[in-house]
Amino acid sequence: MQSKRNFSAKREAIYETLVSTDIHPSAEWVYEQLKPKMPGLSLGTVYRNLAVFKEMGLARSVGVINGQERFDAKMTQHPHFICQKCFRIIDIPKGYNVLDKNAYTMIERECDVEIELHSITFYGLCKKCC
Amino acid sequence: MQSKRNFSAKREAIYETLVSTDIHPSAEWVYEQLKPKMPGLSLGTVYRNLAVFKEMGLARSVGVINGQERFDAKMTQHPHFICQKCFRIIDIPKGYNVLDKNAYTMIERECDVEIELHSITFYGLCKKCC
DNA sequence: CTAGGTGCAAATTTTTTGCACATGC
DNA sequence: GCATGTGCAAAAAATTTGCACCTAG
Repeated sequence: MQSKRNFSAKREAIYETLVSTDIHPSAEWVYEQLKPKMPGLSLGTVYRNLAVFKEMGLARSVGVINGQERFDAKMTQHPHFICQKCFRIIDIPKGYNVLDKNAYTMIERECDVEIELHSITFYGLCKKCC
Repeated sequence: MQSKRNFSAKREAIYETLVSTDIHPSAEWVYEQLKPKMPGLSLGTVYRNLAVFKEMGLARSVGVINGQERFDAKMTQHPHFICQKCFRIIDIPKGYNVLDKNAYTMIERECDVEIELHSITFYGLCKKCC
């Protein structure tokens, strides 16, 4: 069976699960969400598809938290906030993803690199943990 | 035997190795550096001590690259640049670790969090990989 | 003697992979 | 039939841990 993106049913389900949550899940979380609805799903498939999404530019890694890689399929450049107590990852509006407008050029000159993008992460306590 | 910080000889050696490099090494790299000079050193000890340093605020994690956690003992807040090809991690002068001066307050209000610090990472190609 | 640090190897945890089979075209 | 996707389990890779010992004070 085919679905919207020419994805297999499982790939589509994995993508849908990923894109429609804001918790920045791990592979295992995605697997646990889908397993009940899709009993014939294996964790390996989730890992393989997450790798495919990264490759295709449909998802990116937000970092590794407690040893597990966490993913985000909201591809707008935006900062994240990570609670140092509960390790929740919260999206920060993309308007805050802003640096001094000359920063790229100056750093490129000073450090002899070519910058393509940057990411900003905030750390602290979320409202539940304050 | 005691050394400067009341560290054991091995802890001291691990710390010195970490603090005097700018490559943001993995546990294994530290181990490989020291093993020849200190044949009776085990990788577990390196891991344990890196955890101790983080706990003590003498080191922090710079992220996980290719599955390995990378450390930094230069505790000044500064951005990093990660080359997307060779995965080198380069320090960016701390002067660039700057956001709009109201950003913390505004985000705290808007997102209902309490921010303690932030980190900025740039991605692109280093001069060797351009 | 005690507390902390360590070697060693086993255990744990996360992620990747080989292979056979399935599915859509 | 072919290319791609998948289950399953084994493998790989990174990190942690239990336990016995050792060393400094």
